[in-house]
Amino acid sequence: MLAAAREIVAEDGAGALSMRALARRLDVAPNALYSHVADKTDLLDQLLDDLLAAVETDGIEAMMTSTYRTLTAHPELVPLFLQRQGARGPNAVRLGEILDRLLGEAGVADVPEARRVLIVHAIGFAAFAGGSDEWTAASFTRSLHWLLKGMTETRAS
Amino acid sequence: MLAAAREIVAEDGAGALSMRALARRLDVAPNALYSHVADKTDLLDQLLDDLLAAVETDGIEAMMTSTYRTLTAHPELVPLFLQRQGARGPNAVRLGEILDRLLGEAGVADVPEARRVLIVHAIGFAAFAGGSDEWTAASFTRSLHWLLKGMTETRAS
DNA sequence: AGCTTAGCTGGACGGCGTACAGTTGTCCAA
DNA sequence: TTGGACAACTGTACGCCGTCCAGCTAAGCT
Repeated sequence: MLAAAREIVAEDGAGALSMRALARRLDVAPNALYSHVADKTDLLDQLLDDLLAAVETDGIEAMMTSTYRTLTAHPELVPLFLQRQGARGPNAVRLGEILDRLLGEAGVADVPEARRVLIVHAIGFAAFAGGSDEWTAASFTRSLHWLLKGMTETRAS
Repeated sequence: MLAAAREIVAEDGAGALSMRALARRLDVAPNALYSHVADKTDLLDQLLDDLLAAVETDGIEAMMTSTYRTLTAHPELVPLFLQRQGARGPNAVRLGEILDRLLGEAGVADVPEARRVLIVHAIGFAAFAGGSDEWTAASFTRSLHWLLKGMTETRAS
C-alpha cells in the first residue's frame, strides 16, 4: 500500500495522491483503504517517516546534508513535509535524538534551538529546491556551514 | 473580495478558504468570483502579495525580521506561502530588488544566493513557528545573525 | 437606439475524504 | 466439526471542492 502510494507520487506528483487514486491502483474500493489506515493524514505520516529511514547519521553535517538530499530526491513529498511541519513518526524521533546527542557533543549551547534551526534550514531549502537546480545544493552547504559555525562559536557565551 | 478572503482565513484558518465559502460570505454564487479572479491560485497570490506591502525595508536585518513578523502575524497564510514557494506579485518583486541592493552594498559575494538563503530562512521559520511560541523569535534572530555574519565574512573569498 | 461589457445566476461535471451497513473469507477455540 | 470472531472488502451515500457553460440583466458608450 505504501509502495503503491509512492508510485503514484513518483509518477504523477503529490497532488495526484488521493485515497481514490490509491484505491484505483490497488483495484479496490476507496473505503477499503480505511482498514489499513486511519486517515489520509495517517497515510502521509507513514509515507514521510519512511523516507527518513535512509538518512545517514555520522556527524552533524553529514546528517543534515543527507536529510537535504533525501528530501530533494523526492521533491513531490516535500510539500507534505511542510504541511505537517516535519515528520512525527519513529524515524523522525530517532533522528532527532541522534542530532541532539551530536549537537551536545559538539558543545552547542542551546541544543533544542540548534536542532530546530537545522531542521528548518534543511526542510526549507528542500522545499525551495523544487526542480533539479544546481545552485541549491551549493547554497545549502554554504549556509549550513554559516549556521554550524555560528552555533558552535557561541558555545562559550 | 480580498478583505472577505482575509476574514475567512483569520476566523477559520486557511483550510477554510474555499471559493464556495468566499462566495457564501459575499452572498453570491460561487462562480461569480471568476469574474474577478482567474483561479483560486490567483486569489491566493493576490492575498499573499498583499501581505508583503507592510514589510519594512530599512536595512537587511530589519527587512528580514519584518518579513518574519509579518508572516507570523498571519500564521494561517504561511502554508500558502510555502505551497507557492514564496509570493510572486509586485510587492514580492519590489522587496527582492531592495534586498539585492542592500546585500550588494553590504559587500556580499553572491547576492542571489544570499537572497535565497535569507528568504528560505524567513519563510521556513515562520512556517515552523505555527503557534505563538516564544522560542521561535529568539531562534530566528540568532540564526539570522549567524547567516548574516557568514555571508558578509566571505565577501573577500 | 443599439451594442458592448461587467457582473451575476442556475445548473452541471468530475473529483475529493470518509461514514455506515453489510458481505465474504480465514482461522482459532470448543 | 462447528461456531464465532475478526480482518478485509463492497455498495452506497453525504457533503464538500474547483471550475466550466450558457444565459440573464443593468449600466455605459456611440
